[in-house]
Amino acid sequence: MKPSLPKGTRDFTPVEMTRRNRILDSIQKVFRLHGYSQIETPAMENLTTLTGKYGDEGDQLLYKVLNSRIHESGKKNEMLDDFKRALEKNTNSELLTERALRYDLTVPFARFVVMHQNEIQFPFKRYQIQPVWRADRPQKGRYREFVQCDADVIGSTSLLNEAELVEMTRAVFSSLGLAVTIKINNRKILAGLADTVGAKDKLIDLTVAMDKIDKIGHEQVVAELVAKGLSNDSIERLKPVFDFKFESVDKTLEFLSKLLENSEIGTKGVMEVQQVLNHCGTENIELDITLARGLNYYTGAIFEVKSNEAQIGSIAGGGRYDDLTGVFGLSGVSGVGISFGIDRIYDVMEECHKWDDGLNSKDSTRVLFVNFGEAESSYCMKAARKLRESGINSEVYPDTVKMKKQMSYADDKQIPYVVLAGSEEIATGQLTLRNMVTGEQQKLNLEEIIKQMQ
RNA sequence: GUGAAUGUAGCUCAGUUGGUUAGAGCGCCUGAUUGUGGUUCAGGAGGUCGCGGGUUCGAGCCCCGUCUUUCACCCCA
Repeated sequence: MKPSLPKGTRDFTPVEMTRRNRILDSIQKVFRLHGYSQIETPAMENLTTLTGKYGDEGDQLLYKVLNSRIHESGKKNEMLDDFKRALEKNTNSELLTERALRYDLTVPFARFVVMHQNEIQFPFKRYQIQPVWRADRPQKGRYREFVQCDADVIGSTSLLNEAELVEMTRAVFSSLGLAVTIKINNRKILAGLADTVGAKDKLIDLTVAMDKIDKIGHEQVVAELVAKGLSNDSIERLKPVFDFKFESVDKTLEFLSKLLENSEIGTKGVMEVQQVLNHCGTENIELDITLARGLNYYTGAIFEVKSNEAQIGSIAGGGRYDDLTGVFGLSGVSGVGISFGIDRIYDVMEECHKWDDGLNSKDSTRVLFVNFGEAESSYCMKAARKLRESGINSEVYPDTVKMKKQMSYADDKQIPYVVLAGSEEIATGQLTLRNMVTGEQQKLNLEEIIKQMQ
Protein backbone atom coordinates (compact mmCIF):
# COMPACT_ATOMS: atom_id res chain seq x y z
CA MET A 1 0.00 0.00 0.00
CA LYS A 2 0.98 3.58 -0.51
CA PRO A 3 1.93 5.32 2.74
CA SER A 4 -0.04 8.44 3.51
CA LEU A 5 -0.95 10.81 6.32
CA PRO A 6 -4.30 12.20 7.41
CA LYS A 7 -4.97 15.57 5.81
CA GLY A 8 -3.45 18.47 7.71
CA THR A 9 -0.99 16.36 9.72
CA ARG A 10 2.77 16.20 9.21
CA ASP A 11 5.94 14.29 10.02
CA PHE A 12 8.96 16.16 11.33
CA THR A 13 12.48 15.24 10.21
CA PRO A 14 15.51 15.49 12.53
CA VAL A 15 16.45 18.86 11.04
CA GLU A 16 12.93 20.16 11.54
CA MET A 17 12.88 18.83 15.08
CA THR A 18 16.08 20.60 16.08
CA ARG A 19 14.55 23.80 14.79
CA ARG A 20 11.21 23.20 16.47
CA ASN A 21 13.01 22.44 19.69
CA ARG A 22 14.93 25.67 19.42
CA ILE A 23 11.62 27.58 19.34
CA LEU A 24 10.23 25.44 22.09
CA ASP A 25 13.27 25.97 24.30
CA SER A 26 13.01 29.74 23.97
CA ILE A 27 9.37 29.67 24.98
CA GLN A 28 9.85 27.20 27.80
CA LYS A 29 12.77 29.13 29.18
CA VAL A 30 10.70 32.33 29.32
CA PHE A 31 7.80 30.51 30.97
CA ARG A 32 10.04 29.08 33.67
CA LEU A 33 11.82 32.37 34.14
CA HIS A 34 8.49 33.86 35.16
CA GLY A 35 7.52 31.12 37.57
CA TYR A 36 5.11 29.06 35.50
CA SER A 37 5.07 25.31 36.15
CA GLN A 38 4.25 22.65 33.63
CA ILE A 39 1.20 20.40 33.45
CA GLU A 40 -0.21 18.04 30.87
CA THR A 41 -3.73 16.89 30.15
CA PRO A 42 -5.03 14.05 27.96
CA ALA A 43 -5.38 14.41 24.20
CA MET A 44 -9.04 13.46 24.61
CA GLU A 45 -11.61 15.14 26.80
CA ASN A 46 -15.21 14.30 27.37
CA LEU A 47 -17.15 15.99 24.61
CA THR A 48 -19.31 17.87 27.12
CA THR A 49 -16.20 19.48 28.58
CA LEU A 50 -15.44 21.11 25.26
CA THR A 51 -18.74 21.95 23.59
CA GLY A 52 -20.18 25.42 23.93
CA LYS A 53 -16.89 27.03 24.95
CA TYR A 54 -15.59 28.18 21.59
CA GLY A 55 -18.62 29.61 19.85
CA ASP A 56 -20.56 27.97 17.04
CA GLU A 57 -17.60 27.98 14.67
CA GLY A 58 -15.42 26.31 17.25
CA ASP A 59 -17.94 23.58 17.94
CA GLN A 60 -18.02 22.76 14.25
CA LEU A 61 -14.27 22.25 14.27
CA LEU A 62 -14.12 19.77 17.14
CA TYR A 63 -12.79 16.33 16.29
CA LYS A 64 -15.27 13.98 17.82
CA VAL A 65 -14.18 10.45 18.59
CA LEU A 66 -16.56 7.68 17.66
CA ASN A 67 -17.37 5.45 20.63
CA SER A 68 -15.79 2.02 20.50
CA ARG A 69 -17.75 -1.21 20.24
CA ILE A 70 -20.90 0.50 19.03
CA HIS A 71 -21.75 -2.76 17.31
CA GLU A 72 -22.19 -4.34 20.75
CA SER A 73 -24.60 -1.71 22.01
CA GLY A 74 -28.10 -2.69 23.03
CA LYS A 75 -29.44 0.69 21.97
CA LYS A 76 -29.05 0.48 18.26
CA ASN A 77 -32.41 2.01 17.43
CA GLU A 78 -31.71 5.10 19.52
CA MET A 79 -28.27 5.29 17.99
CA LEU A 80 -29.71 5.18 14.50
CA ASP A 81 -32.07 8.02 15.35
CA ASP A 82 -29.20 10.05 16.78
CA PHE A 83 -27.10 9.34 13.73
CA LYS A 84 -29.86 10.51 11.41
CA ARG A 85 -30.15 13.69 13.43
CA ALA A 86 -26.38 14.17 13.23
CA LEU A 87 -26.59 13.91 9.45
CA GLU A 88 -29.07 16.79 9.44
CA LYS A 89 -27.20 19.18 11.72
CA ASN A 90 -24.32 19.33 14.18
CA THR A 91 -25.76 17.51 17.16
CA ASN A 92 -24.08 15.57 19.91
CA SER A 93 -25.10 12.09 20.93
CA GLU A 94 -23.48 10.39 23.88
CA LEU A 95 -24.48 7.08 22.39
CA LEU A 96 -22.24 7.79 19.40
CA THR A 97 -19.50 10.12 20.67
CA GLU A 98 -18.71 10.90 24.24
CA ARG A 99 -15.14 12.07 23.69
CA ALA A 100 -13.36 14.61 21.51
CA LEU A 101 -9.78 15.67 20.82
CA ARG A 102 -8.91 18.88 22.60
CA TYR A 103 -9.36 22.06 20.58
CA ASP A 104 -7.14 24.24 22.74
CA LEU A 105 -5.34 24.07 26.07
CA THR A 106 -7.33 26.70 27.95
CA VAL A 107 -10.60 24.85 28.43
CA PRO A 108 -8.88 21.60 29.51
CA PHE A 109 -6.87 23.77 31.89
CA ALA A 110 -10.07 25.21 33.42
CA ARG A 111 -11.32 21.65 33.86
CA PHE A 112 -7.97 20.72 35.44
CA VAL A 113 -8.12 23.64 37.87
CA VAL A 114 -11.58 22.69 39.08
CA MET A 115 -10.68 19.03 39.50
CA HIS A 116 -7.45 19.82 41.34
CA GLN A 117 -8.65 22.92 43.21
CA ASN A 118 -7.72 21.49 46.59
CA GLU A 119 -4.15 20.71 45.59
CA ILE A 120 -3.53 24.00 43.85
CA GLN A 121 -2.02 27.08 45.43
CA PHE A 122 -3.68 30.17 43.94
CA PRO A 123 -2.76 32.21 42.05
CA PHE A 124 -1.77 29.23 39.93
CA LYS A 125 0.74 29.88 37.14
CA ARG A 126 0.94 26.96 34.76
CA TYR A 127 2.36 26.31 31.35
CA GLN A 128 1.42 23.55 28.97
CA ILE A 129 2.93 22.51 25.64
CA GLN A 130 0.85 19.96 23.76
CA PRO A 131 -0.78 19.36 20.42
CA VAL A 132 -4.35 20.40 19.72
CA TRP A 133 -6.64 19.39 16.86
CA ARG A 134 -9.06 21.36 14.74
CA ALA A 135 -11.09 20.00 11.83
CA ASP A 136 -10.36 23.12 9.81
CA ARG A 137 -9.61 23.23 6.12
CA PRO A 138 -5.80 23.16 5.97
CA GLN A 139 -3.71 25.74 4.15
CA LYS A 140 -0.47 27.56 4.75
CA GLY A 141 -0.03 28.24 8.45
CA ARG A 142 -3.13 26.27 9.24
CA TYR A 143 -2.85 22.67 10.29
CA ARG A 144 -5.30 20.17 11.70
CA GLU A 145 -2.78 19.11 14.30
CA PHE A 146 -0.55 21.76 15.81
CA VAL A 147 1.24 22.49 19.05
CA GLN A 148 0.22 25.25 21.38
CA CYS A 149 2.39 26.63 24.15
CA ASP A 150 0.17 28.19 26.79
CA ALA A 151 0.99 30.19 29.89
CA ASP A 152 -1.90 31.13 32.14
CA VAL A 153 -2.37 32.65 35.58
CA ILE A 154 -5.59 31.67 37.27
CA GLY A 155 -6.96 32.93 40.56
CA SER A 156 -5.77 36.50 40.28
CA THR A 157 -7.50 39.52 38.82
CA SER A 158 -4.39 41.70 39.00
CA LEU A 159 -3.52 43.47 35.78
CA LEU A 160 0.12 42.81 36.59
CA ASN A 161 -0.56 39.39 35.05
CA GLU A 162 -1.56 40.91 31.73
CA ALA A 163 1.55 43.07 31.82
CA GLU A 164 3.72 40.06 32.61
CA LEU A 165 2.29 38.13 29.65
CA VAL A 166 3.09 41.06 27.38
CA GLU A 167 6.65 41.12 28.66
CA MET A 168 6.97 37.38 28.20
CA THR A 169 5.75 37.72 24.64
CA ARG A 170 8.39 40.34 23.94
CA ALA A 171 11.04 38.12 25.53
CA VAL A 172 10.11 35.08 23.46
CA PHE A 173 10.16 36.86 20.13
CA SER A 174 13.26 38.87 20.83
CA SER A 175 15.14 35.69 21.73
CA LEU A 176 13.99 34.20 18.42
CA GLY A 177 15.01 37.36 16.58
CA LEU A 178 11.54 38.05 15.22
CA ALA A 179 10.00 41.50 14.93
CA VAL A 180 6.37 41.41 16.00
CA THR A 181 3.47 43.65 16.88
CA ILE A 182 1.43 42.83 19.94
CA LYS A 183 -2.12 43.92 19.31
CA ILE A 184 -4.20 44.42 22.39
CA ASN A 185 -7.76 45.34 23.12
CA ASN A 186 -10.31 44.70 25.83
CA ARG A 187 -13.67 43.01 25.57
CA LYS A 188 -15.05 45.56 28.01
CA ILE A 189 -14.27 48.27 25.50
CA LEU A 190 -16.22 46.37 22.88
CA ALA A 191 -19.07 45.85 25.31
CA GLY A 192 -19.01 49.55 26.14
CA LEU A 193 -19.14 50.34 22.47
CA ALA A 194 -22.21 48.17 21.98
CA ASP A 195 -23.62 49.82 25.07
CA THR A 196 -23.16 53.43 23.99
CA VAL A 197 -24.56 52.92 20.50
CA GLY A 198 -27.60 51.21 21.96
CA ALA A 199 -26.90 47.73 20.66
CA LYS A 200 -26.10 45.91 23.85
CA ASP A 201 -27.71 42.71 22.64
CA LYS A 202 -25.74 42.75 19.40
CA LEU A 203 -22.31 42.64 21.03
CA ILE A 204 -21.12 39.49 19.28
CA ASP A 205 -22.39 40.53 15.84
CA LEU A 206 -20.83 43.91 16.37
CA THR A 207 -17.41 42.58 17.34
CA VAL A 208 -17.33 40.00 14.57
CA ALA A 209 -18.16 42.67 12.02
CA MET A 210 -15.72 45.18 13.52
CA ASP A 211 -12.94 42.68 13.26
CA LYS A 212 -13.23 42.74 9.49
CA ILE A 213 -12.94 46.49 8.96
CA ASP A 214 -9.44 46.52 7.53
CA LYS A 215 -10.25 43.52 5.37
CA ILE A 216 -13.59 44.34 3.78
CA GLY A 217 -13.92 48.08 4.46
CA HIS A 218 -16.47 50.26 6.22
CA GLU A 219 -19.30 49.88 3.77
CA GLN A 220 -19.26 46.12 3.84
CA VAL A 221 -19.17 46.14 7.62
CA VAL A 222 -22.15 48.49 7.72
CA ALA A 223 -23.99 46.24 5.30
CA GLU A 224 -23.28 43.25 7.50
CA LEU A 225 -24.48 45.08 10.60
CA VAL A 226 -27.70 46.14 8.87
CA ALA A 227 -28.22 42.52 7.91
CA LYS A 228 -27.78 41.55 11.56
CA GLY A 229 -30.54 43.97 12.53
CA LEU A 230 -28.58 46.88 13.91
CA SER A 231 -30.57 50.12 13.85
CA ASN A 232 -29.62 53.03 11.62
CA ASP A 233 -29.21 55.14 14.71
CA SER A 234 -26.66 52.71 16.16
CA ILE A 235 -24.75 52.58 12.92
CA GLU A 236 -24.68 56.34 12.74
CA ARG A 237 -23.22 56.48 16.21
CA LEU A 238 -20.57 53.94 15.29
CA LYS A 239 -19.29 56.16 12.53
CA PRO A 240 -16.47 57.76 14.55
CA VAL A 241 -15.19 54.27 15.35
CA PHE A 242 -15.12 53.27 11.71
CA ASP A 243 -13.33 56.46 10.79
CA PHE A 244 -10.78 56.13 13.57
CA LYS A 245 -7.21 55.40 12.47
CA PHE A 246 -4.55 54.15 14.85
CA GLU A 247 -1.80 56.69 15.39
CA SER A 248 -0.61 56.10 18.89
CA VAL A 249 -1.69 54.28 22.01
CA ASP A 250 -2.24 57.59 23.84
CA LYS A 251 -4.44 59.06 21.14
CA THR A 252 -6.50 55.90 20.96
CA LEU A 253 -7.02 55.90 24.72
CA GLU A 254 -8.07 59.53 24.62
CA PHE A 255 -10.53 58.84 21.82
CA LEU A 256 -11.99 55.85 23.61
CA SER A 257 -12.40 57.45 27.01
CA LYS A 258 -14.33 60.31 25.45
CA LEU A 259 -16.44 58.00 23.32
CA LEU A 260 -17.25 55.65 26.17
CA GLU A 261 -17.57 58.15 29.01
CA ASN A 262 -21.23 57.28 29.61
CA SER A 263 -20.64 53.54 29.66
CA GLU A 264 -19.54 52.09 32.96
CA ILE A 265 -18.14 48.92 31.46
CA GLY A 266 -16.51 50.75 28.58
CA THR A 267 -14.78 53.14 30.92
CA LYS A 268 -13.57 50.21 32.98
CA GLY A 269 -12.12 48.61 29.86
CA VAL A 270 -10.25 51.76 28.95
CA MET A 271 -8.86 52.02 32.47
CA GLU A 272 -7.72 48.42 32.37
CA VAL A 273 -5.83 48.89 29.13
CA GLN A 274 -4.31 52.05 30.52
CA GLN A 275 -3.09 50.26 33.62
CA VAL A 276 -1.67 47.28 31.76
CA LEU A 277 0.28 49.63 29.55
CA ASN A 278 1.50 51.60 32.52
CA HIS A 279 3.03 48.39 33.83
CA CYS A 280 4.60 47.07 30.67
CA GLY A 281 5.06 50.12 28.46
CA THR A 282 3.89 50.53 24.89
CA GLU A 283 6.89 49.15 23.04
CA ASN A 284 5.77 46.89 20.12
CA ILE A 285 2.17 47.41 21.16
CA GLU A 286 -0.73 48.47 19.04
CA LEU A 287 -4.06 49.22 20.69
CA ASP A 288 -6.45 47.87 18.08
CA ILE A 289 -10.08 48.67 18.79
CA THR A 290 -11.22 46.32 16.05
CA LEU A 291 -9.47 43.31 17.58
CA ALA A 292 -12.22 40.99 18.77
CA ARG A 293 -11.09 37.33 18.67
CA GLY A 294 -13.56 34.59 18.05
CA LEU A 295 -13.41 32.64 21.26
CA ASN A 296 -16.46 33.14 23.43
CA TYR A 297 -14.88 32.96 26.82
CA TYR A 298 -12.83 36.17 26.84
CA THR A 299 -14.13 38.94 29.07
CA GLY A 300 -11.28 41.42 29.55
CA ALA A 301 -7.92 41.96 27.89
CA ILE A 302 -7.36 40.27 24.54
CA PHE A 303 -4.04 39.86 22.74
CA GLU A 304 -2.93 38.84 19.33
CA VAL A 305 0.65 38.77 18.03
CA LYS A 306 1.50 39.29 14.38
CA SER A 307 4.81 39.05 12.59
CA ASN A 308 6.05 42.32 11.12
CA GLU A 309 7.94 40.47 8.42
CA ALA A 310 5.92 37.47 7.27
CA GLN A 311 2.38 37.38 5.96
CA ILE A 312 0.72 34.78 8.13
CA GLY A 313 -2.12 34.73 10.65
CA SER A 314 -1.51 35.45 14.31
CA ILE A 315 1.41 33.58 15.83
CA ALA A 316 0.23 33.98 19.40
CA GLY A 317 -2.99 35.03 21.07
CA GLY A 318 -4.79 35.12 24.38
CA GLY A 319 -6.81 37.05 26.86
CA ARG A 320 -8.65 37.17 30.15
CA TYR A 321 -11.56 34.90 30.94
CA ASP A 322 -13.52 35.66 34.10
CA ASP A 323 -15.54 32.55 34.55
CA LEU A 324 -14.33 29.61 32.50
CA THR A 325 -14.26 27.42 35.60
CA GLY A 326 -17.84 28.39 36.47
CA VAL A 327 -19.46 25.75 34.28
CA PHE A 328 -17.38 23.10 36.03
CA GLY A 329 -18.62 24.26 39.41
CA LEU A 330 -15.97 26.67 40.61
CA SER A 331 -17.00 30.26 40.15
CA GLY A 332 -15.30 33.52 40.97
CA VAL A 333 -11.93 32.43 39.59
CA SER A 334 -10.56 34.69 36.92
CA GLY A 335 -7.68 33.74 34.64
CA VAL A 336 -5.59 35.24 31.90
CA GLY A 337 -3.23 33.57 29.48
CA ILE A 338 -1.44 33.55 26.19
CA SER A 339 -0.81 30.83 23.65
CA PHE A 340 2.14 30.60 21.26
CA GLY A 341 1.73 28.61 18.06
CA ILE A 342 5.08 27.04 17.35
CA ASP A 343 4.05 25.69 13.96
CA ARG A 344 3.34 29.18 12.68
CA ILE A 345 6.37 30.64 14.40
CA TYR A 346 8.37 27.97 12.56
CA ASP A 347 6.83 29.08 9.26
CA VAL A 348 7.74 32.71 9.98
CA MET A 349 11.33 31.73 10.87
CA GLU A 350 11.50 29.73 7.65
CA GLU A 351 10.10 32.52 5.50
CA CYS A 352 12.46 35.08 7.03
CA HIS A 353 15.52 32.79 6.95
CA LYS A 354 16.11 33.19 10.67
CA TRP A 355 17.65 29.81 11.30
CA ASP A 356 21.41 30.51 11.56
CA ASP A 357 22.02 26.80 12.08
CA GLY A 358 24.96 26.17 14.27
CA LEU A 359 23.98 22.64 13.40
CA ASN A 360 26.45 21.11 15.78
CA SER A 361 24.63 21.90 18.92
CA LYS A 362 25.73 20.04 22.01
CA ASP A 363 22.60 17.97 21.62
CA SER A 364 23.84 16.06 18.60
CA THR A 365 26.65 13.51 18.30
CA ARG A 366 30.14 14.87 19.02
CA VAL A 367 32.21 11.73 18.43
CA LEU A 368 31.83 8.78 16.11
CA PHE A 369 33.83 5.59 16.63
CA VAL A 370 34.63 3.86 13.38
CA ASN A 371 33.77 0.16 13.34
CA PHE A 372 36.72 -1.99 12.16
CA GLY A 373 35.39 -5.35 13.26
CA GLU A 374 34.14 -7.49 16.10
CA ALA A 375 37.00 -7.00 18.59
CA GLU A 376 37.58 -3.36 17.74
CA SER A 377 33.92 -2.33 17.99
CA SER A 378 33.61 -4.11 21.31
CA TYR A 379 36.55 -2.02 22.55
CA CYS A 380 34.88 1.11 21.15
CA MET A 381 31.62 0.38 22.95
CA LYS A 382 33.51 0.61 26.24
CA ALA A 383 35.41 3.69 25.18
CA ALA A 384 32.18 5.36 24.06
CA ARG A 385 30.64 4.59 27.44
CA LYS A 386 33.51 6.46 29.11
CA LEU A 387 32.89 9.50 26.90
CA ARG A 388 29.17 9.43 27.63
CA GLU A 389 29.88 9.30 31.36
CA SER A 390 31.65 12.62 30.84
CA GLY A 391 28.62 13.97 29.06
CA ILE A 392 30.00 13.68 25.52
CA ASN A 393 27.41 12.44 23.02
CA SER A 394 29.06 9.52 21.25
CA GLU A 395 28.13 6.72 18.93
CA VAL A 396 29.78 3.61 17.58
CA TYR A 397 29.05 2.83 13.95
CA PRO A 398 27.00 -0.36 14.14
CA ASP A 399 28.22 -2.20 11.05
CA THR A 400 31.68 -3.20 9.87
CA VAL A 401 31.52 -1.54 6.50
CA LYS A 402 33.93 0.40 4.33
CA MET A 403 35.53 3.29 6.08
CA LYS A 404 34.48 5.65 3.33
CA LYS A 405 30.86 4.87 4.16
CA GLN A 406 31.46 5.45 7.87
CA MET A 407 33.29 8.71 7.26
CA SER A 408 30.58 10.06 5.03
CA TYR A 409 28.02 9.07 7.66
CA ALA A 410 29.93 11.29 10.11
CA ASP A 411 30.14 14.00 7.49
CA ASP A 412 26.45 13.86 6.74
CA LYS A 413 25.48 14.05 10.42
CA GLN A 414 28.05 16.81 10.88
CA ILE A 415 29.75 14.92 13.68
CA PRO A 416 32.84 17.01 14.50
CA TYR A 417 35.19 14.21 15.63
CA VAL A 418 35.86 10.66 14.55
CA VAL A 419 37.90 8.16 16.58
CA LEU A 420 39.82 5.47 14.73
CA ALA A 421 40.65 2.51 16.95
CA GLY A 422 42.12 -0.32 14.94
CA SER A 423 44.18 -3.19 16.28
CA GLU A 424 47.34 -1.11 16.38
CA GLU A 425 45.72 1.79 18.24
CA ILE A 426 44.09 -0.58 20.71
CA ALA A 427 47.42 -2.31 21.39
CA THR A 428 49.19 0.96 22.23
CA GLY A 429 46.16 2.71 23.76
CA GLN A 430 46.92 5.67 21.50
CA LEU A 431 43.72 6.23 19.51
CA THR A 432 43.51 8.34 16.36
CA LEU A 433 41.27 11.38 16.83
CA ARG A 434 40.30 13.08 13.60
CA ASN A 435 38.92 16.59 13.52
CA MET A 436 36.39 16.51 10.71
CA VAL A 437 36.44 20.25 10.16
CA THR A 438 40.19 20.77 9.84
CA GLY A 439 41.17 17.24 8.85
CA GLU A 440 43.86 17.17 11.56
CA GLN A 441 44.61 13.88 13.28
CA GLN A 442 46.20 13.27 16.67
CA LYS A 443 47.24 10.15 18.57
CA LEU A 444 45.74 10.39 22.05
CA ASN A 445 44.71 8.07 24.84
CA LEU A 446 41.10 8.02 26.04
CA GLU A 447 41.60 10.47 28.94
CA GLU A 448 43.24 12.98 26.63
CA ILE A 449 40.39 12.65 24.17
CA ILE A 450 37.84 13.28 26.91
CA LYS A 451 39.79 16.30 28.10
CA GLN A 452 39.94 17.66 24.56
CA MET A 453 36.20 17.20 24.04
CA GLN A 454 35.31 19.19 27.18
C1' G B 1 -18.60 24.41 4.57
C1' U B 2 -18.17 27.81 -0.51
C1' G B 3 -15.05 29.27 -4.80
C1' A B 4 -10.25 28.52 -7.49
C1' A B 5 -5.34 26.55 -8.75
C1' U B 6 -1.78 22.47 -8.25
C1' G B 7 0.49 17.26 -8.58
C1' U B 8 6.28 14.43 -13.65
C1' A B 9 12.90 10.55 -10.17
C1' G B 10 14.51 11.29 -2.99
C1' C B 11 14.45 17.17 -3.93
C1' U B 12 13.85 21.52 -7.47
C1' C B 13 11.85 21.58 -12.09
C1' A B 14 11.80 20.89 -18.09
C1' G B 15 8.61 18.05 -21.30
C1' U B 16 6.52 21.61 -28.31
C1' U B 17 -0.39 21.47 -31.60
C1' G B 18 -1.85 14.41 -28.21
C1' G B 19 2.96 10.75 -31.72
C1' U B 20 8.45 5.86 -30.92
C1' U B 21 12.46 4.14 -25.42
C1' A B 22 9.65 10.73 -20.40
C1' G B 23 14.64 14.46 -19.50
C1' A B 24 18.08 18.01 -16.58
C1' G B 25 20.41 19.80 -12.10
C1' C B 26 21.12 18.38 -7.21
C1' G B 27 21.05 14.03 -4.12
C1' C B 28 21.90 8.56 -3.88
C1' C B 29 24.96 4.02 -5.14
C1' U B 30 29.73 1.91 -7.31
C1' G B 31 34.79 2.65 -8.72
C1' A B 32 39.50 5.71 -9.23
C1' U B 33 41.49 5.68 -3.21
C1' U B 34 40.56 -2.72 0.04
C1' G B 35 42.43 2.66 7.35
C1' U B 36 40.09 8.43 5.87
C1' G B 37 34.53 12.28 4.70
C1' G B 38 33.65 17.13 2.53
C1' U B 39 36.67 18.61 -3.78
C1' U B 40 37.48 16.16 -8.70
C1' C B 41 36.83 12.31 -12.52
C1' A B 42 34.34 7.80 -14.63
C1' G B 43 30.16 4.77 -14.39
C1' G B 44 25.25 3.20 -12.38
C1' A B 45 20.48 2.72 -10.10
C1' G B 46 15.97 5.13 -9.61
C1' G B 47 9.47 7.07 -12.76
C1' U B 48 2.18 2.51 -12.27
C1' C B 49 3.83 10.91 -15.01
C1' G B 50 -1.03 11.56 -7.44
C1' C B 51 -5.02 7.72 -7.94
C1' G B 52 -9.46 5.75 -10.77
C1' G B 53 -12.31 5.99 -15.05
C1' G B 54 -13.19 7.99 -20.12
C1' U B 55 -12.11 10.01 -25.30
C1' U B 56 -8.47 8.41 -29.13
C1' C B 57 -5.16 4.14 -33.73
C1' G B 58 -2.18 6.53 -29.77
C1' A B 59 -2.68 10.37 -23.38
C1' G B 60 2.44 13.13 -18.99
C1' C B 61 -0.57 16.50 -22.30
C1' C B 62 -7.79 16.37 -23.60
C1' C B 63 -12.59 15.12 -20.44
C1' C B 64 -14.94 13.33 -15.68
C1' G B 65 -14.35 11.73 -10.70
C1' U B 66 -11.24 11.37 -6.40
C1' C B 67 -7.11 12.47 -3.11
C1' U B 68 -2.99 15.87 -1.81
C1' U B 69 -0.93 20.59 -1.38
C1' U B 70 -1.81 25.76 -2.03
C1' C B 71 -4.89 30.46 -2.53
C1' A B 72 -9.44 33.38 -1.37
C1' C B 73 -13.89 33.39 1.94
C1' C B 74 -14.98 31.83 7.04
C1' C B 75 -12.34 31.26 11.33
C1' C B 76 -7.86 30.86 13.93
C1' A B 77 -2.08 29.31 16.64
